[in-house]
Amino acid sequence: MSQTSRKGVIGKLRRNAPLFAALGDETRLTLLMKLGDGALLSITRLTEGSALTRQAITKHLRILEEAGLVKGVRCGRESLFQLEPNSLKKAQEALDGISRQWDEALARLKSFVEN
Amino acid sequence: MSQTSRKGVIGKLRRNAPLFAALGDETRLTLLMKLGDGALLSITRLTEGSALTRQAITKHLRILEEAGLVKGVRCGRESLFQLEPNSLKKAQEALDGISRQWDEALARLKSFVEN
DNA sequence: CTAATATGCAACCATATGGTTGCATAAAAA
DNA sequence: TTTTTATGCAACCATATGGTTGCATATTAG
Repeated sequence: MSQTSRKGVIGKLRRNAPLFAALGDETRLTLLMKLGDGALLSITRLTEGSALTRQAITKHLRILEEAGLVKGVRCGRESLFQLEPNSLKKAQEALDGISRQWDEALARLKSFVEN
Repeated sequence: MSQTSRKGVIGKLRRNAPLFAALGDETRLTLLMKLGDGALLSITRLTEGSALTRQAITKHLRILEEAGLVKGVRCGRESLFQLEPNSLKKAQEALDGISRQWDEALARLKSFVEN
């Protein structure tokens, strides 16, 4: 077995499917962009400039929240959203895992050809 | 402006939406798993062990191919698929970009609070 | 108190997505 | 040359997804 335990790595990747799914939409990536500088923004603020309805944006925010990418807190009459700093790291680690496994496989293949 | 150019980073992230979408499905992640050791596998081989139909698997393979995660070549009567090594790196870079931007923002916020 | 603002909730709609079955065809095996 | 085997293609189906509108409700502002 390679350095990086295969089943562990892949299991991790599999469990992150919903997270990747949440990232797989331009509107949601745009929302992450708006929150990217650490801002704490209300739904109406996040809707501004978008061609979509407030409710559409709200739905996307819920999805991002489910995926753990964002956190919303009710504050008076408005609910404010901000980035959840550790969520992306998880996705990164998952990708990093399979990427490394991949590289190892290619390295083994190369050394096999050379010998 | 921070070290990492914001618009560049985010634009990059946005353009990778289809890639993330392709990763956002357990079946497809399982296929990547099966190909993870660098193997070159036919559609029927990739279908083995799955509860799904060959055609369903084929569709997923097309999606992975569209996203650039996998490459298929026709070989005789069978078409063989293998991982496309550089595609994941792109996704990683995109995630890495926004993650860094994020960390920088938090760092600025922290230093602002401390002063 | 009354008006304006910011949301939440629910119904509804069109299209995308994930999956199936059936049939046609190309290549390898007998 | 028959017969498998491995695919491709197309139609079809159910459900998920992304989006809308309308209305109710809770806060904040005048």
